[in-house]
Amino acid sequence: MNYCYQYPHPAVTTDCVIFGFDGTRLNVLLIERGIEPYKGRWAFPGGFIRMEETAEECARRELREEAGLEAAYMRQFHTFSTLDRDPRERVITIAYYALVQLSEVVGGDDAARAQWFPLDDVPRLAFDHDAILRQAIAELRRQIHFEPIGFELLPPQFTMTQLQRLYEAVLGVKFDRRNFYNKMRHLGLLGESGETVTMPNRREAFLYSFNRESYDELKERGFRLEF
Amino acid sequence: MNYCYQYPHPAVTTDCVIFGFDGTRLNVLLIERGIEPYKGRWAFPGGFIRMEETAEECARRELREEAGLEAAYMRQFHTFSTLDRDPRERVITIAYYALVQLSEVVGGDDAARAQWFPLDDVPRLAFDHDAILRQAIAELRRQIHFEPIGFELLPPQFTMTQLQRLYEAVLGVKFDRRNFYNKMRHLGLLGESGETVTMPNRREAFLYSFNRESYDELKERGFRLEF
DNA sequence: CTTAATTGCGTAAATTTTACGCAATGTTTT
DNA sequence: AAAACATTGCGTAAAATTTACGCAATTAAG
Repeated sequence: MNYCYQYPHPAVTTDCVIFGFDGTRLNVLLIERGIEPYKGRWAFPGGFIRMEETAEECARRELREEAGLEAAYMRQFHTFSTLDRDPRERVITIAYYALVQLSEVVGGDDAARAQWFPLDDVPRLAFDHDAILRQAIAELRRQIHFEPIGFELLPPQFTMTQLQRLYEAVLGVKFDRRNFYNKMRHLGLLGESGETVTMPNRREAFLYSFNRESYDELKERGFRLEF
Repeated sequence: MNYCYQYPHPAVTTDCVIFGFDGTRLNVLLIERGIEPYKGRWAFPGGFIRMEETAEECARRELREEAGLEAAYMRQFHTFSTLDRDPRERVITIAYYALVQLSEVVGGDDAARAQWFPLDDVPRLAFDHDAILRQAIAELRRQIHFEPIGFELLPPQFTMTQLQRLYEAVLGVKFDRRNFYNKMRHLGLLGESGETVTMPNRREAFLYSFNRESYDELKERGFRLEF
């Protein structure tokens, strides 16, 4: 017990809700806890913050250590401070969500079990992680109106249908294919590679990519993504 | 130094950006610091979290103690964790913004100086509070698209022009008076009191009030406020 | 008494959203 | 092999919404 203070200090952790898209549904990556408390239950990767790192650095480190992932997009969305969150001591957690391509390899250094779960099939989680998940989804849905975060969940090249399925999965709605198509092309965020891909046993489909330059221009002029 | 831990713990504080509306401009409430560090500089009310209170409870307590205010609307928007935020020790702050009516009496228990500053006339602040302020404004602007938080900044009864000035101040844009009027009435969030008020040396104007029931109904059906 | 502000409506034009139509291509079924 | 079905790439007309103003009434100021 070498670290002493004049006043009580809570412990501070970060937790990271990792979203991935499997082509139809939104998934979250969970880690099976190997130690008490909540041993055997599923939880988000996360852990105690170190004195020489910021919260975001901590979240990225835990993501790497526990899930073996490097996330391109990461966003802090809420800090949870309920008194009895953790039975061991007062723990305040700064929560992030990350968007990754589901195809990426998953697996932690310490061989902890990591697994993707579709959003509508998530088991009961450890701590207050159920509440954290609900809020993460709400924030993701909110954020998608201001930034084209959907693109972070897709591979560099994707078809229009994939993109539509993604937005439908995140927002929980259905779009008319042709209207979605028109709207997306008008927005000017898409680059056409000119290439096509043969869909699984179906016909040819154009491949698009997210055009970050156009996006930055749009952002300068001020805009809002509507879906 | 009676509080000892096996691992180092950062200190945790809350800070509260308090917005008020003076009829033309958006203002923030600042407290002049009476002690080092940054003695004499202006800062947001805030302080260390206690072990028996949540972050929001802490923020409300500090608001009461340092500014003498009870805020109806309060929202956590970001947690700041840069390493050198505070010269004394590692301090992580959970930041909130509050919306209050500027008319409310201002003054802390400990006779600390509290003062309203228009957003475009804010002095250099203590700690990293400049950055916190910028982010608070950004969040307020974002949030106003999803919730009618503007009403929290006005008295229970207000004229259409007051409401328009408020939205213009928050979003930094100009609206056509007649279009704003039409849009607001169509939204159905307003209750008409039937009363009128004589504007300062001008003519009569209707008084409206925010109708929370209509708002809750709207929210159920899913909606978005557009301005 | 004229000018300038400010308030309460209303309305036509411009723009955006929504609802479908249709041909082409390839898979699956009969 | 033919028919039925699914999927993709366009378009386009109707519906709804947003935007740009018009206009009269009232009051203060010059």
